[in-house]
Amino acid sequence: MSRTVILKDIAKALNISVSTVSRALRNARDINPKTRQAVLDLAKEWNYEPNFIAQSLVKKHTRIIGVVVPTINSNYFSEALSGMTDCAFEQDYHLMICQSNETESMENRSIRKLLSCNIDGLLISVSKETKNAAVISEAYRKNVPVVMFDRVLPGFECTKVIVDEYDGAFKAVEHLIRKGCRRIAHVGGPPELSVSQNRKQGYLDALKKHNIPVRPELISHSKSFEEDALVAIKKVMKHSELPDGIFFINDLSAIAGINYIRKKGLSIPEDIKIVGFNNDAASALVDPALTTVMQPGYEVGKLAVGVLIDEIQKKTDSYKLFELRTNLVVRKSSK
Amino acid sequence: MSRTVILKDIAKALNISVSTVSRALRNARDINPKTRQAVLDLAKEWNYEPNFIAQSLVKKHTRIIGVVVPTINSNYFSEALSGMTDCAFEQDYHLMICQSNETESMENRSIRKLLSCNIDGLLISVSKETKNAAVISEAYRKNVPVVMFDRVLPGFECTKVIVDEYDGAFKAVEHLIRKGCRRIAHVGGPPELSVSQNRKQGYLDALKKHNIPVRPELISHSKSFEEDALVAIKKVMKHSELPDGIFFINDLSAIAGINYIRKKGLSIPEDIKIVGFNNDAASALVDPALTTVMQPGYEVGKLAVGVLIDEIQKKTDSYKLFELRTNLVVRKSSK
DNA sequence: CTGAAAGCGCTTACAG
DNA sequence: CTGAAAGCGCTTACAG
Repeated sequence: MSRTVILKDIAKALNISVSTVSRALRNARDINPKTRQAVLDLAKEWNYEPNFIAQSLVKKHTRIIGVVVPTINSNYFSEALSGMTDCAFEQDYHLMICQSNETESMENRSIRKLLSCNIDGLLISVSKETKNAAVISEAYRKNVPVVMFDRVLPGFECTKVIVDEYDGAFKAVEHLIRKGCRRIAHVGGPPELSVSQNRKQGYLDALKKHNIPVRPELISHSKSFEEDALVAIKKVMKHSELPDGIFFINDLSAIAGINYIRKKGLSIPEDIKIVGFNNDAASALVDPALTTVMQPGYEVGKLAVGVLIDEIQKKTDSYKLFELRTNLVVRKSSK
Repeated sequence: MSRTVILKDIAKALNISVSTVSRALRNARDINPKTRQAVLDLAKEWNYEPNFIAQSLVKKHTRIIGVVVPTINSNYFSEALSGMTDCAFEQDYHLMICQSNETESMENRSIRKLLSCNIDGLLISVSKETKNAAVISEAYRKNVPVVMFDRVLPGFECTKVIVDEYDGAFKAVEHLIRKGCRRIAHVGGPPELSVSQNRKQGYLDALKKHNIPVRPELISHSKSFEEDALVAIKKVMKHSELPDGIFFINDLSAIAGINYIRKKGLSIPEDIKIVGFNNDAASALVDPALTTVMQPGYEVGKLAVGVLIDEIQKKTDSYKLFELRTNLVVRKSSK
């Protein structure tokens, strides 16, 4: 067979009806075992694959999950996407991925386009701009379940999958305290992002728990992560009494920090201990290797797809909040 | 109308036939302007959206492009995917993305699954294991155009979009030569990959052009990139006469190399100059900042989708080879 | 300019 | 256990 094999081809070859072939392919009972075997054999030999479009039309679902992320090309999101892809594949679902490039208008256009493709469910991590869920609710009106992950909208009622970054930051700072640090600085991210807020709060609460006073001069924020990380680093390093530990918003900033600190003639971890966040590939390779908080991006993606599929298949009806734990990866920079 | 509106609803309401409604919605001529207007008005009022699945079944195309990459979660591929997504979105196509996780069997399963979704075209970057294109050819047999990008199969005839890595490597090594290096080592990747071969050839030819003898003891290959990069690095560093420059297969290996070299008490770039490949985010942040070859991943993705769509729409019939240029980013590690 | 009919490839009651 | 028939929502020759 050079042309795509269809049910009719198998039926004709075996001299039976299309309905019987269809049943043989998926229905164990109500079919003569011999007929069934013959169909299965030929289907295999001819590499038969059911036409998914035709099936979708009849069954009124597509097994397609729409995904909207702020950006594909980031360590975290590409990891989450990777988990989603693997999980969807296993369960015979397909992903249609769009990126909002951090704008609300692209996000909305993406959702609408996905909806017109008859997706069975929507997975979304909102853009920096997104304040309300007007367009997202269109999904609900069409009976398409929605699951939010990572960047969620507090006001919107749906199942959410997030990482407990607060706890990750808390553990990171507590680790520095256990290592003897008492003047711990924090180089944060853009203050308006919930990511930055959560991690900073973890930092603050860890200090509090151990009765270490918060020193505002040891806290600084970068305006857009890496790009101006160095400015933020210098700010916490300019005081006569230097910090003995620094908790960074992410690994890339921490790596920039390591270099700056060494250039000043200080050594890590002896003079200053460092912890980052993300567990980027580079963190294990820099010198000294960077202690960091590992976010389970892959698991977030996997779980998000999993719970979405449950909702699609109506295995669950109430909205839930899933909060995944981070893992502290201790390396030389804090030993 | 609370239920999804279909053609029949509009036809019934207007007391005309479904065929007429269908024509009115998309065919300007061959239809009474008044009828047309009435249909358009009601369609708008009722928020009619054509059922994409039904359309696909009839028209025998889906506007879906299948993509198979070795892995989503890599700097290069996620960048390419990002370019693909943006380009597809603009042209009203959708992407279905699968990852082979570097195994041929997953790659094949992915292709088959994608094919059974009636994709209009296939975009693929093959896994490390893939030696022949048996399953990929199934796409051709189903009249689904195939475009390969980045990791291509030399024997398979189709349009290919690649980065001129040979040239990138050549420029990188020539840069080292211009900086005065004469004993230039190469730490390569898995030797069976075309990526590794191309970059190595660029290295060899640059030496040749400048009449520098090739020293086999200065060339080593890692079996799987980062994981055993250190082994490969040690191999070229174990000779009494050390190299004065090293060209690495990628940035992560180069960063590992930098650390190893410094630990041995040598300084970069004074004793040994280093060049990597990829322009990963970390390359600008390590110390010394890493000279590296920037690959236009985003452009590769964009172009690949663009030429695939051209083939789908039969705007082109012959197979072409697109080769994008790299850019050498000179930083401190080679100054 | 319009409608009846056939068909895209599949599934699923319904008879037999 | 099997087949004929209807139908999913749409498009497109074909008549008229």
